Amino acid sequence: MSSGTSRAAEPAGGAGPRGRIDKRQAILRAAFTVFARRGYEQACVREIADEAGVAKPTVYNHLNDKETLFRHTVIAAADTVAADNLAAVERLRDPGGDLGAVLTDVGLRLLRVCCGERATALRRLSSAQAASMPDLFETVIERTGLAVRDALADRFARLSLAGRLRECPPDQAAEQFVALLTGPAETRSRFGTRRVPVAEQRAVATAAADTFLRAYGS
Amino acid sequence: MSSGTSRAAEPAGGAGPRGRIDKRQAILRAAFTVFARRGYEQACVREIADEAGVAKPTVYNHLNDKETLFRHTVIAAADTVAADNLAAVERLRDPGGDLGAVLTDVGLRLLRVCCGERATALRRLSSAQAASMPDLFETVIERTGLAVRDALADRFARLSLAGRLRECPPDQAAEQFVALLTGPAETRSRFGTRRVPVAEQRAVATAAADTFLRAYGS
Amino acid sequence: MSSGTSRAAEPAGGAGPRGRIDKRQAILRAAFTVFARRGYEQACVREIADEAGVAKPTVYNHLNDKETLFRHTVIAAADTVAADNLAAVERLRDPGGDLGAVLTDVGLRLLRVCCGERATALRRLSSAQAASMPDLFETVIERTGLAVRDALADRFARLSLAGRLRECPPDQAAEQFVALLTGPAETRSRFGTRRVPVAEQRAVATAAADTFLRAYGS
Amino acid sequence: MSSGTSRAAEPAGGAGPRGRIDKRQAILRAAFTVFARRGYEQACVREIADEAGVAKPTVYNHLNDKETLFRHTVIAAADTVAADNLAAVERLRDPGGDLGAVLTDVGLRLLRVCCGERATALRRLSSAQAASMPDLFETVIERTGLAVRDALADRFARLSLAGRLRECPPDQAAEQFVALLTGPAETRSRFGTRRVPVAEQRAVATAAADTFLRAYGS
DNA sequence: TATGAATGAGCATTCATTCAT
DNA sequence: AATGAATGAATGCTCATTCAT
Repeated sequence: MSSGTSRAAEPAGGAGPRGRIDKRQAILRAAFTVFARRGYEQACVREIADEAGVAKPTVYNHLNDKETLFRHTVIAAADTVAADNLAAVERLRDPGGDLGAVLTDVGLRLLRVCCGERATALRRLSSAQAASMPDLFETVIERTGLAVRDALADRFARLSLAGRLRECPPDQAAEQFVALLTGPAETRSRFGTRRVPVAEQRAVATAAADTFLRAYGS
Repeated sequence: MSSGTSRAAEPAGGAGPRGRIDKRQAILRAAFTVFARRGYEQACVREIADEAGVAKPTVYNHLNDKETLFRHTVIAAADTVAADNLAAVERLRDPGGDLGAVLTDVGLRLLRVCCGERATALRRLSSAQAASMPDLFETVIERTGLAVRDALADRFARLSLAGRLRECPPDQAAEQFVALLTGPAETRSRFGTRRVPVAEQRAVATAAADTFLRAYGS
Repeated sequence: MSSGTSRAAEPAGGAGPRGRIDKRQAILRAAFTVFARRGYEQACVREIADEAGVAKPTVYNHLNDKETLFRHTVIAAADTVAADNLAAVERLRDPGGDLGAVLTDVGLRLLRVCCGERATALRRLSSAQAASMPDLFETVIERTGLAVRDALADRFARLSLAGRLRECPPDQAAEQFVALLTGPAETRSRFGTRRVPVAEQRAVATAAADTFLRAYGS
Repeated sequence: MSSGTSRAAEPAGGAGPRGRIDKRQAILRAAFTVFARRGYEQACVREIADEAGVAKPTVYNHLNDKETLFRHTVIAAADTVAADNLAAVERLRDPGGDLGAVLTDVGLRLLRVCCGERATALRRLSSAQAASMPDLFETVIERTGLAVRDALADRFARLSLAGRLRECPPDQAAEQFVALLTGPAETRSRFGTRRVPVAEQRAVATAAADTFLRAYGS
């Protein structure tokens, strides 16, 4: 990002392994950009190298294969998405008085993540390669989808115990809450093809929280 | 393969329009098989021609391009899926006494379609090419997802008027009913990667109908 | 060689599979030329295609691999060399009165073959790849070296029975006769690097026949 | 590997010229190993560096080029082989009573060298590059083949003078003696591909000496 | 001196597509 | 209408070699 200054400022000083790490990061960033733009098969290593500002063999020096490059890129994106999602769910740990408002808020945050470029590209890329790299796809689903669902289930179980939700199987409640958010969101974003206006995101989140509370409220 | 008469009448000479049509169908069937197996970019025309039992140029005679071939294949699959989905929704036109049972039944039928090979392959293929053929992707979504939602909304509007559902925006109700079905189904089927046992499909449909009725029942 | 005329003369007539066969032959001829010029690893398929006057993929259409191309080329050369060698040995079947003269003549013919471009290139190419394609190398040796030795042994056995040679193990005699020819020839031709003048070839053959008869004559 | 003292004296500090020489030797040894294993083109500098336990640029520091590296390696091997061969021939300087026995012994020693790993690898490597490095190939032949022949010729001339061999052109005698040894040996070792059992080596040497004495004995 | 990192050039191979039959 | 054969373009990957440290 600010490569010019920092590199010019320390041309020889500490830049030993730093240049290497910088380049690796640049490659991974560029790879995500290009993969998201073209898809796995259509993306060519040369375009990634160009985007990263390095020579093609440098890509191969850092990441042995096109496939390896893809896997690292996807896993990194999945971890970021997962962290964002879990952070959103955390807000349910201390819900305060207005449960509907908190659910709406959490839903909106989850939507922002799921409708974001990273998450949509991640979904498209990994599912497109589900046949050729099934383990990678599985990993992505686990670290993003299932992790959120489980975290939500934990919160819902506590809320159930606290009498804020009716007695219910928390896994199912979580699964359905997520579905009420992502289902409409995917439809409206055309699976990430269109940008969903914030107002619509809010409407989806509100409707999801409303329906959820009608069905699961105490 | 075809009605014996027509082929017996013209064994080799002009081959008639029937042989041509047969071949075209064979090519399209083979194309779907191969595309589903390998994905768009990775599928090669030669493999499709082999699967169809014809020579490569014959494919080009019938469908000008690899892209054209893909589009026809995808549209055909989308139409089939859409018809299946709409047939399922039709059962709501005359719901009878037990609304929950009918909703569960409809849900189960929709799930069967959405978890089927055709629909999952269709989703994966079209979304993977969303970047390069956005219009195709849009068409698929419209003819499958949106069409079902609209048909459902029609039914829900009538049920609302009939007092079987509470007053509600029918589009939202339909959107959420679909979401309660497909969301969990996608998670469990790993986006079409795993086969979902019938018992699980039934559980998802039951839970969806239950939650839906709790939220929208009159 | 005379491609222009022959092809121009029959542009569409019988040239059905003929064009294909012509092209395959052209490719194999070109391959031998280029492999002989550059060696296996250094020869690139594009150069071969250029030399053959076809496009690179055409080479791959006819011979799947660079390795396959090499194998076919080498085997073809080996068969030609073998045939030439055996034809030379045949002259010993009816030796006539002057055995020394016939032996010298046979030796000279064998030398001409072994010092020829084809045989030297064959030896260099196959032995250079002995590590990566041991079976090919073995085949070449069998079809060229061993076959000649065995054919010679047959002749020597008969000559022994006829009292023209002393009693001796014919395999050893044949092995040594060949050695007396090829050993000096290889040294003088610098293993095919230099052209050996005919006079020198004659000297080698004469000396070989002389020494052989001194040792094995009756 | 080296005289322990010098290394103990300068363990890591200045490394002295001795460490440098050691490294150069290690590189040359590794180069021969790898070249023998893979051939010139297929051997990559990185594999050589790994085998030598040094970094790639170190190889370039010591020997400028891949070609230079190859040349040094080959020349070194040629010198070793030549020395071994000449040592074998030396035994003819004072033949003693049984000339056949000495000739057999010398032949066996020569065979051991020629069938050894070093000599076979040397022949294969240098002849494979005869086209791209003709001078190197020439040098190898001179230092190995021709040198032996000349040394042998010297001995045979003396033996001729001493009446132990008939009057004869000593160059031709030497050439043929070598041929009677290496020709069969190359056939049986499949040009260095197979290991020739000692018994066979002995048989070849005996037969060579026998034939030679029949032809050239006084 | 020795090395981690980077690069320009090159190659085998595949594929969609088009001719000529 | 159907096909065997041919091709131009593109891609993943490797390697010898050079900087900068």
